[in-house]
Amino acid sequence: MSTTSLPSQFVLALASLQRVALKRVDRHLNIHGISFTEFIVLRALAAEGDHTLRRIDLAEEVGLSASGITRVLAPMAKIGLIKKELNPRDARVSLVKLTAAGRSIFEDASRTFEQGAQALTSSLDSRQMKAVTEAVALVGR
Amino acid sequence: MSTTSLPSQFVLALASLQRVALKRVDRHLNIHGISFTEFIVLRALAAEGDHTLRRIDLAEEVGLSASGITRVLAPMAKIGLIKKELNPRDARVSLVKLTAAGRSIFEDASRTFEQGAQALTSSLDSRQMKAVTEAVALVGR
DNA sequence: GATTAATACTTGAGTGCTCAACTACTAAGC
DNA sequence: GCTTAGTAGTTGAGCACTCAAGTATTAATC
Repeated sequence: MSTTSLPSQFVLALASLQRVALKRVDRHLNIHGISFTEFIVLRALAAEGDHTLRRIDLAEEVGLSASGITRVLAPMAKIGLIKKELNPRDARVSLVKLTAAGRSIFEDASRTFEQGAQALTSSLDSRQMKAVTEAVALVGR
Repeated sequence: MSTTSLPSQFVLALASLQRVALKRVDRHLNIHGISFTEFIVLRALAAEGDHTLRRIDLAEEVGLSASGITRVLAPMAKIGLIKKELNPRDARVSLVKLTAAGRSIFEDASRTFEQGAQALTSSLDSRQMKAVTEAVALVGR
């Protein structure tokens, strides 16, 4: 009834999307044994030239807290998707490196993700997708 | 490095936005003692003519599971934002009704939400906001 | 009107995060 | 070179959900 403002509609729309659409993508990735968060972690590592990142930079990149990244990484290390490396210059930091196995899983998952994304956006044209992608870049400060 | 497709970029952008932006809105609402989810619940109830919904319809509306709505509603009932009512025609269903107190805090929270949404979208023009809102509506099936 | 199926919840166990408080280390000021 | 302050990471407690399995109740079939 109240004429909801454009910014409010914008935020509300985003929230509903999270609650409905992203769950579908997550479920698709599950067939590779990884969650959406884990996929994004693998993706961030794969994007680095040496497949390596400091834990805290990785956390920042994927939008998790320091403790969140610790908990996500633990099982991933256990099944060998990533491994921990030490920084000889600074004993505080530990580096996370994508393993060959991790890279391989990431590539398989990427194909699945691509299909999921395509299915999800099948009713959109490229103009709309571009507009959204650009808008999001502006909002993310 | 790989030329990520538009649909993939779209989904990734949305996901990162969710992880970063919605947390800010949530924190703003916390000053009223409610979470973003609770705000959406109040909003769904306020939008009904009689301020009443079946629990399962409410769940559907806000994108939660049946059990999720049970757990969200319990503390809200305890502090008197909503109350449980029985349906005399069907003893399986229980209705959720917004109380006067709930409505009042919803109205306060709405103003805060509006400000938060405005701050979040300050770097966007209305064309961009519309594009996102429309795109999301299409994606949400 | 008894049996089966479907609907509306609730509950236990588990997942995926958060924050606050900790440990361990490094840098800066003196 | 000590002290103080900052940074990197882990851990315990807790929150917000999920799914699977339960309980009630109603509807549908015969």
